[in-house]
Amino acid sequence: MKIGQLAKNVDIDIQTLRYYESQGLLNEPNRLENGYRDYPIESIQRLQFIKKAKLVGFTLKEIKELLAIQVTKDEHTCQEVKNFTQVKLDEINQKINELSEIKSALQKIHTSCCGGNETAAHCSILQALEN
Amino acid sequence: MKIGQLAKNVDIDIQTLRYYESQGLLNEPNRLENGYRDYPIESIQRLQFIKKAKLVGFTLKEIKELLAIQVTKDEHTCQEVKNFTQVKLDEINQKINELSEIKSALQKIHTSCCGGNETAAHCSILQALEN
DNA sequence: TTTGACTCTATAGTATACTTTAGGGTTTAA
DNA sequence: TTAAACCCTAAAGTATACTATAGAGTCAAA
Repeated sequence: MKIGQLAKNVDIDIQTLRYYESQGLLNEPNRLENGYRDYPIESIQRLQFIKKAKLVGFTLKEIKELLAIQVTKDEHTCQEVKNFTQVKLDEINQKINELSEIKSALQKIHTSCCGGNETAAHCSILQALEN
Repeated sequence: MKIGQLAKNVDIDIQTLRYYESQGLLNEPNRLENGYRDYPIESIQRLQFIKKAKLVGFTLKEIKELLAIQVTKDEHTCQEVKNFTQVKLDEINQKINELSEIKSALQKIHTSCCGGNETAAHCSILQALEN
């Protein structure tokens, strides 16, 4: 798959794909005879993961680490991987908790603060977070 | 409360606090006679919210919008607030879904891939996301 | 065969969110 | 009273993550 096709598939700019390659998030793909990049189909899944991880606040560096998780005899032991995934799981649980708090505050505003037609009550997210 | 004390309380750099003020995330506080900033206690809550929202991938601009939610006769109608909170709720639900996916992939790696002592199975996050 | 759409590299520019520096005044404890 | 610790503004610098530009080659259809 050429770069323009991949870009369309995952809705990411062509330059951004080349940038991700330069940053090591995307393996260097094979090249066609003319020098054009030729991506395997798996690139789509990889980029969709990158998009998801970015959305929830992971940096490219962190995403690179997540993508690098592997248990191989030579590179990473099970214990190393277990330690790393535990740290990341803790981070993710924290993120989910923060999101849940913000969510319930927004929900409170959405349902109760704007109950009537003419409610002029001040209703801020900080107030909604209280109690 | 002076800026240094506030900075310690919320574990945010002094310069960052002044930067947030310049960006409109923090109201300009009263000044002491000597010109020093004098923050009300509520600033702590506000900054803790900013930290949480940042952690889960909201930009400062978005956080500013969340903090600006208010139902007042003159500025925002209930309908406007309802529309805005709905959009943000959708975004947050999406973020929670993405996080849940990443979480279960990590959990799968954490529990099953590293089951034995000598498992040399390749176990990547992308593989864990499949099926 | 030429023109429009595609690709390439290399490099410069931009937006966001800080972070540091420069140069100064203020407070407080020894 | 002086030195460390604090505060001020203004402006420059940095890291991250793109985004655009320049200048070139490739390909497919009219």
